[in-house]
Amino acid sequence: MTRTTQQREVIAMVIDEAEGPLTVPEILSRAQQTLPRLGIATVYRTLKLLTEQHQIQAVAVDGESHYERTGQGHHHHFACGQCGRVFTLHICPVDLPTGTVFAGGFEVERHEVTLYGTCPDCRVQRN
Amino acid sequence: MTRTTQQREVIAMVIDEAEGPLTVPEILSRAQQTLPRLGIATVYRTLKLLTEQHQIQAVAVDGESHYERTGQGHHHHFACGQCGRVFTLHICPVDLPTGTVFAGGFEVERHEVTLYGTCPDCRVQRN
DNA sequence: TTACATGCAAAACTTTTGCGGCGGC
DNA sequence: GCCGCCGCAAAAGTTTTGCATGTAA
Repeated sequence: MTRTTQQREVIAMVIDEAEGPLTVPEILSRAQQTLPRLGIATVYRTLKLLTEQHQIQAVAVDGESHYERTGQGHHHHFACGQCGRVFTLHICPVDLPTGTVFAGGFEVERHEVTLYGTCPDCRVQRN
Repeated sequence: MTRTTQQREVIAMVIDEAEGPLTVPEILSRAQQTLPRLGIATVYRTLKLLTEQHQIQAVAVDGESHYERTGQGHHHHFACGQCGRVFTLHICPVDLPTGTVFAGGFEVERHEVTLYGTCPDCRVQRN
């Protein structure tokens, strides 16, 4: 059976408390602030486990996998070109119910929208 | 100066003739049907060159980089969950002009939409 | 106490770089 | 003929796996 360990609790907490989906290096360094000896292999193993349990899911932003917790409802992402951070946005600019069939016979199950631009923090600094 | 070589012509042609953006292994194997001794290092070097020249661009689908030619106008992508292929769709379900500012101060420069579902070929086979 | 999980290190895989030789111009 | 480009192989970077030890239950 799977056990509750400090490492798994800390990694899950880091993802839970993030402002958006995190990359593997981000998860590692944030978790190491609590558990300095945490190894990257444990991070990969835990991400795989949590993904299989549907506690988290991977999303691709700018070609890199980021991890976020599931059950946040329908949402999308905003990637800041200045600081590189990715934020979760609870808005949806698309109206595409599951089952929509496009011209040519493409049947849509789900959609992902990623917005690219400048985040509030970086906009302030620019002015 | 940069030269016109068989390798570069074949790689550019493969990307040009594709039904959608291709991964590195896809580009390599399609190009090798014309140039069997083509090496993967040449593919990476050519992709980098063509990207710098803005002849092609990278897009992330399902966490992997795919390459497509530029100048196709505003478009999005459809990834088939059955066969794994990615198609280019010349439709846009989003209305987000550059400069739109979202609640919280997120300033949008561009957006990417990826639809996931079943492509026409795979739908036919399912029935 | 007994497995499962961890940390470390090695392996597997992906992408980049160095180098001698080929080929576009 | 010159010099940029190629293929190959080695290096660098990323993700996975093996193994001895630690630790949750």
